[in-house]
Amino acid sequence: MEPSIRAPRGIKDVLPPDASRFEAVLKEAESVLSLGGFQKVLLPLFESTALFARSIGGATDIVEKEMYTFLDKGGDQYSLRPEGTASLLRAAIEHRLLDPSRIIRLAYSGPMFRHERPQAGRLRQFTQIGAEVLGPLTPADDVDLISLIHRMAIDFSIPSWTLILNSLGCPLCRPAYRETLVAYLVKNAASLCETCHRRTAQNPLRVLDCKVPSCQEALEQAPRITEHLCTRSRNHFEDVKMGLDGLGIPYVLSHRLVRGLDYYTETTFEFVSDALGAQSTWAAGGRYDGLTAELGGPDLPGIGFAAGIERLWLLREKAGTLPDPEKHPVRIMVFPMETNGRVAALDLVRKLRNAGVPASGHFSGGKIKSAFRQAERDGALFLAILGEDELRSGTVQVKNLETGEQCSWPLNDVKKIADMIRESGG
RNA sequence: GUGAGUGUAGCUCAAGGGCAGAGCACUGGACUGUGGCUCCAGGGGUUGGGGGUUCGAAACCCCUCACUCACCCCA
Repeated sequence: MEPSIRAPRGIKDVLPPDASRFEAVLKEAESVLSLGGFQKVLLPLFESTALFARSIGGATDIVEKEMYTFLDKGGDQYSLRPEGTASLLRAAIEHRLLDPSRIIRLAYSGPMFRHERPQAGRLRQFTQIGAEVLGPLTPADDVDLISLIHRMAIDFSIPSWTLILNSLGCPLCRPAYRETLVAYLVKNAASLCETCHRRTAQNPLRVLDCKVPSCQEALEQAPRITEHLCTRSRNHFEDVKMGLDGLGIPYVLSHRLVRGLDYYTETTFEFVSDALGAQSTWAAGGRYDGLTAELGGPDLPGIGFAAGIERLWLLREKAGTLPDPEKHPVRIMVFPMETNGRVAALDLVRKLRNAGVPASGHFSGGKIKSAFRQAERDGALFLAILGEDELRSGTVQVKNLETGEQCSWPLNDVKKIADMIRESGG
């Protein structure tokens, strides 16, 4: 009864009719990016482990414990991609797409892999769509990217969403803030949890993200980064906020939004929804000035985001805005009543397909009744019957299963049947 | 990695120590070549797996596995 081999934990099969609906959800999200002038890049599913360690950050959870890492036969170490930005930047640098004199907009989509305990909205293989803007950026480019995600929220009727906004400063002002913060954390170490102690040394900004109540309390008085930004970063942040205000895009500020990837600078943002369970983020991203240089390319500003397609699915499901399942995946099923009609049935199926009509055959014989039931269950709109009489007269009975209408057609003019089927809607 | 909850037919779920059941689905018949409705019949299960307690375990105890949710983390 139980199959001996099951799908790995956290890996989901998507079956009909949901599979084509899932692809539609992905496609609709991608088309928003097309509207934004983004061009798609196809990227590999695995990369050198070092790429992720260097871009995402060695002290992050993703790199420390969530990557699927393996050695290939040549002894090189690779990892299944846990996110897309690193790959896309690697490709842009490798193929010399980056140009200090112009902005490029690139998009990607596909499966990502992280070894985490699965729960609602969290899988080990999940699908992301992402976009990156690279070049001589202004704060307006930050706003423009955010407004594209805002469009998704509107277009897909995402229920009760919130845009959370913060600034992480730049390589000039962040180190100074970091020191101030560490000083505060060390002074208040007694009231912080163990993880926070570790992070104080390794990744102090992440301490701000701690959800332990006693830590939150201790962090009330902690220095806030937005009050320690340099003039340039402060102006940048003000410009972004003004832009969002100007477009009427609502947001809330959170000095605790630090993100789990090291490469973010300046603007960071998260689109969340409380309709999603504990995993509330459905799209997130930020500015990452300096990452292209870190990866060996020209030192250019960049900003990007990623959205989780499975989470978009859950939200659209709740909102009732999922694409409808395909009503008639097969338009017509051909049923030979006797064994000696099988070849004629095969030939009819083939000719219908040649004429562009999705067709299948029910060749196993049996009662005509079961053929009707089978056709209905497979989602066919028509059933074609080839019995003794039809074979003798070179015709076929074609019945519309929704209207009950039935006609006899000559077998040597399949094109007419195909036209009729195409015109019959459904 | 940690914690809690749940595992009974293909699906949704009953039976809380005493014959493993219902609805839906499936197959066949009533209806010789015309489906959906109705009625009748049938096939389906080592009750996730292993051990223990008991005259007797789906049920109680222990272990284990899986799933779900949450912590954590993030899309």
